[in-house]
Amino acid sequence: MSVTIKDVAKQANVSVATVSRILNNLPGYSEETKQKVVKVIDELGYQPNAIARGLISKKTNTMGVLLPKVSDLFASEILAGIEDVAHEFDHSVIICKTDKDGTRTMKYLQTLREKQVDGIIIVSEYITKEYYDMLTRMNIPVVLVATQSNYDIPCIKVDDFKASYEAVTYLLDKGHIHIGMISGTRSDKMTTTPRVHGYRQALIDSGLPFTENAVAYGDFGFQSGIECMQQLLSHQKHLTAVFCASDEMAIGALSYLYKQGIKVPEQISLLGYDNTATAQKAIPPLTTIEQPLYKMGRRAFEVLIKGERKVNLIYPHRIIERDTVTNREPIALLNK
Amino acid sequence: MSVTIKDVAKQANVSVATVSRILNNLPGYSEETKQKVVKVIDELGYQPNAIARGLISKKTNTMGVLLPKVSDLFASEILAGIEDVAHEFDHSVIICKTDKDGTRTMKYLQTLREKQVDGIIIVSEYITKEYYDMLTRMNIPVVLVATQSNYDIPCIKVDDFKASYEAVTYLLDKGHIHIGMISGTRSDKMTTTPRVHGYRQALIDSGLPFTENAVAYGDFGFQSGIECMQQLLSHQKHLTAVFCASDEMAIGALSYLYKQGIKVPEQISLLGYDNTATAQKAIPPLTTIEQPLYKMGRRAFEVLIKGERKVNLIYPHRIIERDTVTNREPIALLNK
DNA sequence: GTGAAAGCGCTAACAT
DNA sequence: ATGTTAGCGCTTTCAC
Repeated sequence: MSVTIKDVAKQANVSVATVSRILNNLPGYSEETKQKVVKVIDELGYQPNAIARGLISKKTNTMGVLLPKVSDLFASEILAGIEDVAHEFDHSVIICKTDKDGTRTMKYLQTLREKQVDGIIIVSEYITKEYYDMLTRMNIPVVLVATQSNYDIPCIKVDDFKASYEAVTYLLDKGHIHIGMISGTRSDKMTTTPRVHGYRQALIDSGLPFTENAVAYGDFGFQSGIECMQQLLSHQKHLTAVFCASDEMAIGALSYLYKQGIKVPEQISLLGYDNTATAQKAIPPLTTIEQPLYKMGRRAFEVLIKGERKVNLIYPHRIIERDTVTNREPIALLNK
Repeated sequence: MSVTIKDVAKQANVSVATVSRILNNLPGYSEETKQKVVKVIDELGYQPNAIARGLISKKTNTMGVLLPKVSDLFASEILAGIEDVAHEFDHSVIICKTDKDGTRTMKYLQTLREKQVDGIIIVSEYITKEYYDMLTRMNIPVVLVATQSNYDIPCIKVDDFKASYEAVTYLLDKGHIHIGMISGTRSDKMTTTPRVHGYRQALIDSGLPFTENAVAYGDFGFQSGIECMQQLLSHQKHLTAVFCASDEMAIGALSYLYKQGIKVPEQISLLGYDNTATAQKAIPPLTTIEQPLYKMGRRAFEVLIKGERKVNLIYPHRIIERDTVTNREPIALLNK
């Protein structure tokens, strides 16, 4: 049997109320009794039971985090941010890996509710009506990171349209005119759509045509990067640059190109998205659009703990220039 | 105010005991009342309070996981395994990122105790006397993954000495005789020492000399891989192969070599350790020693939930052949 | 300055 | 088959 507040009280010859006061730094005891009690606590190795506390206070000091994968630099970078602030605020974080499985998500939401978490952070996941209904019924603060929703839920993200527009413009400025795109999941209206639109708009604003065939739809993962690159190459012979909607896909594309003996960036320039740790470790190091993932994770936790209910935070992206994008010589234009 | 078991009882005209029985699938009620109660539960959207339950049952259905980093393929692969079984067993997992900060670790242990977790999994962390004392005082089941301890704590790992011995033997079999090693943290007796010993023994058993200068000590990370490779090259001009104690360091070495214009594997063969996701994505794909990280994570959780207190599980490693190791032509031997 | 006692939401005897 | 009641370990009035 574990030692409880009662044991401490008995041993110190005071009431549990007094011990509780001392534990919580409330007024109402002499310095003398405090010394006595603290001594007993130490001797007995007493530690308060957070469960009992939580039952009364209706606060558990724990937040739940829903994410698609944990073994993925994208989500885990956000998670790192969340965890750090949580620690600063003396909170714990429960992780729920949804594996893009809707059933699992609902189950997790329920568990989180039962465990009375103080808030929920949802990372890069689409909010269905089912989720939203559940969320409102639960009446627990929620915040979205790296995604957003048509429903009224606070979110923290980058301006995908703008980032994508600038990414393509960057390629355009380098002289590229045949630019392909490896995009995310086709059905993902929250993330994929704005990025494809940004790509298209940048092309159009430069007087260049938008071709359906120049965009391949993957799933943000490495393998799909390989497949999309292959697909793109089979349709689009003139491609000199490809904008990828995730670093993982860019790395996949890089691998495919390497295997085909196509030089990056000499023959094809590659531009990633996210700036996860993998980007700088690639060979050659990947030029990419940075999303401040760690900071976004931190901020998400803060939204929850500060009780902000109506925020829609746009975080700044920026281009990290490394070695996978090069100038397209003017000569190429003429050759065409 | 949230709806409680009392509300359900009142609404359904039964006692809380009956509701509780139905909730927990205990015998003692008619099918009729069950229907009635279930209906009310549904109408009211009632969900049991796990905190209250935990207070009585002394079980929280949550496990704590201590790991050095979350944004690291090594730990997160183990975490993925843990999380999956946890979900299967209807448990939650609280993550505690220690950041190689001893203070933080002690704090986390305390929090986990207060939150009454049912068990603790410690991933690749050295157990100090301070931790061990805390752990015994807490009286919570613990299991170690990818590390071990002189203290009596269950653990799950690979045989580092043997894996390392075989890794080097593999290189030897390929004809290499000047083999360097990029090792982990020098002070890490649990992981680094056996690997270095395995390396040395393999050399000695082949009648080759062991040179202190042929092993560089990093910290398992990418950057240290770069530095160690550079260091090795400055001392050891004849090196034709390097065994790295982690994939991350191998990737770092690969990057450095690439930047120096040294071809892998034509000029230098590289062998990694872990087989994290990064290995197959490298250019060229990295040959490495696999540790079944995901499975080890799964098993760790099972040890806890099955209450196994005295296990010392050695998981099988194996060589994953990819493209960074090549034969050293016999001619090289002659040249020497 | 300190203690007694009522509950937080639930489970588990013990009654009936 | 169902209800009553005593806690689980703690916080928090309300007395004194």
